[in-house]
Amino acid sequence: MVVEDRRLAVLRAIVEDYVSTEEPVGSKALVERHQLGVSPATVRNDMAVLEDEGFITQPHTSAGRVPTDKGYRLFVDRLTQVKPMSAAERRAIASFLDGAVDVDDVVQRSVRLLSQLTRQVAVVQYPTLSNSTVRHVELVSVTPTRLLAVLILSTGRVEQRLVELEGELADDELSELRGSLNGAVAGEQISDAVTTLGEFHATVRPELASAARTAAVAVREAMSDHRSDARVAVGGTANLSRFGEFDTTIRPLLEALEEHVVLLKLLGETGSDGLVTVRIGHEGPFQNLATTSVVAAGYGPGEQSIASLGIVGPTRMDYPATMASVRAVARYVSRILDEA
Amino acid sequence: MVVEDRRLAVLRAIVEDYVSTEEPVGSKALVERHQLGVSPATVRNDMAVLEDEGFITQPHTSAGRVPTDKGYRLFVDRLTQVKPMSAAERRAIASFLDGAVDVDDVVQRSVRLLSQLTRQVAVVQYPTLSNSTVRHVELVSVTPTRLLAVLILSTGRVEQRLVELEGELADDELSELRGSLNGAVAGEQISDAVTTLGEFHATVRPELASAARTAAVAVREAMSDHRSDARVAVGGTANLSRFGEFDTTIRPLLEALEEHVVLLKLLGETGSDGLVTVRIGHEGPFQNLATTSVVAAGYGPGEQSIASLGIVGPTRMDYPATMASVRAVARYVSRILDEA
DNA sequence: CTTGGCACTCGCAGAGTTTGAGTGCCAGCA
DNA sequence: TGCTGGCACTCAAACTCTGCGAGTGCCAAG
Repeated sequence: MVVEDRRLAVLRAIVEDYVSTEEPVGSKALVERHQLGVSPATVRNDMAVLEDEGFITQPHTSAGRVPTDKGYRLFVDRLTQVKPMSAAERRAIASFLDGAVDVDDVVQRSVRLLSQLTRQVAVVQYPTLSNSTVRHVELVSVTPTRLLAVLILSTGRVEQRLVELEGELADDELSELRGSLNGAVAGEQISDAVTTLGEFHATVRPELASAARTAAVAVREAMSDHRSDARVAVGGTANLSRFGEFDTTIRPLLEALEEHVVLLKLLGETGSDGLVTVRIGHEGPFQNLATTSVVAAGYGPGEQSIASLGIVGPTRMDYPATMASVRAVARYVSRILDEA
Repeated sequence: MVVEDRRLAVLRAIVEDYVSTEEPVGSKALVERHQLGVSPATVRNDMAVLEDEGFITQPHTSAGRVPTDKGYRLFVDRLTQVKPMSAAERRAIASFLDGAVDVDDVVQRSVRLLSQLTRQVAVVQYPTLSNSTVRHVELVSVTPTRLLAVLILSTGRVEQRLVELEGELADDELSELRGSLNGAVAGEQISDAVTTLGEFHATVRPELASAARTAAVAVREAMSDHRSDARVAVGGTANLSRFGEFDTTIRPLLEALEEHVVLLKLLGETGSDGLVTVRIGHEGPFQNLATTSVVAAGYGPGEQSIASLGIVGPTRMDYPATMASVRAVARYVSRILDEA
């Protein structure tokens, strides 16, 4: 048992040293830098076992050991606890985010903050509409046969959509339509509103049915489109400098960062609010990004998590610190959304 | 005179070869690959002169010559004409951009298109509001003391702003306010509307003056804010791989690409619609970006240029092709805006 | 003004060498 | 059973040395 404990201590030491020095760590250096209370030879034996079990590996003979993805996983799961942020750090986060004027601004500030705190590439998903409610739908006539449908949500987000009508619509008809439309969906959850809109055209005067149908379709599209391909903000790409090879690592990552769909998949499903998810190297959905880890957390008003934020970095990263930062920012952003 | 001409031909050949091979070019290789009709020795003499005049330089003795910024400048100004795009390329551009559903979509597609055409980092500024007109202003009650002001412009762009009122506002007062506000500014140029709004509160019933004032301020902010810190879209950062050193070149550029203010400065003043501006290396406003060039063009509906788009790349780039692509995209985007 | 010839320079690539960190294994000891 | 010191071995990285060749500048002749 004691032996087993020491072996884990060795693993932890290897991870910590490797993360800070970026170089394979050998038995001798390990004993010098940590109080393990045993000789290098013993550590070597432990290392051999750890290597057999697949937690560490040698880049080449006559080199030190490097943690494998499996090793990092064990480290993250069992050998670390997220360290609480210092009061100063909390204040920094607060002052950074408190000046935000609207949801978009919160997102943009968060990206910047996260990338500075972690010195990694930060990714923040804009809050999805799923759980918000419809505050108002505005129809504005652009040309006689064209409408602009503007959807205003409880989160303060505004979505717009151009509508091509089959026939012309008089001004009073337009306001009638606007009135019925708002009557039908205002205050509803997005998910319910989508259903309601499906039958909306049947609830208006026959003369308006055609226009109602097209308008409803446009609004529905605005709702569901933006639910699926929700936008994301990216920041701190300059931090990639401390990554490895350009072609093997940075390039695929840069490409991924521009494909928002890919990026969302990368952020992936995050658990409930406040829980930090770590995906290490090959655990992620993309082969090209095998040397990349993702640390993410959900956020949203109340207890629910309506979107994700996090960072993308090399598998060789300071997980405890990063997880702490991501969690702190996610919580703070959630709190801001609560107040709004 | 003839001598002078040949010397320029030599410079052109050097630039072309260097751009395609990425290696310093020597006299012998030059005569082999171009029909200069003279011997290497003569070319060497010409090169010596060109070097004296500062158009080319040697990385080290016993190496070929490389164009200087000054050399590229001469090349761009006098030795090249923008080659017209092939029919196929035109079609590609058209089909790529034609599916766009709104202004934002046009911008995003343009970024993607430009980065693919030029294999460089593309930057497209969102159209500024300056020359658009107000189509509609919507006021939506959020809480009794809070309004959401939604500004809809002729370009199809929508801007929003939260308004904190000093007192409560009844529903009928709200619609009255909405009516007067639209009466005052609908159809006006943004620049005029800003002025009009300054005195708007004096034109309504005294009971509404306070609310009118705050609402007007918010709408004005939405107008002028977004004129100055107009947004930009960036794409194709993965193309940076073919750049030089990470720390000396790529890093500062990545940093610049995230600072939209900096980026706008980089795009800089662009001449009238259809004219391509080239800024080479040190000619730009930033010391850190001495090895990067910017190729940009203004675009906008009609003849006016209301925003810029372009690419950022290494000074060593294929200027003729790049300029052609940038110009073509700028023109096509302008045409789309014309139609809208 | 052009050209061929010639001596010179110097970065680069490849081969050989050295260094030292790190390993695995073993025999002895608690 | 587990720890330790010792020892032989491995091998990447750093360094030195060397020859090659692309490229230059200069010069004298056409």
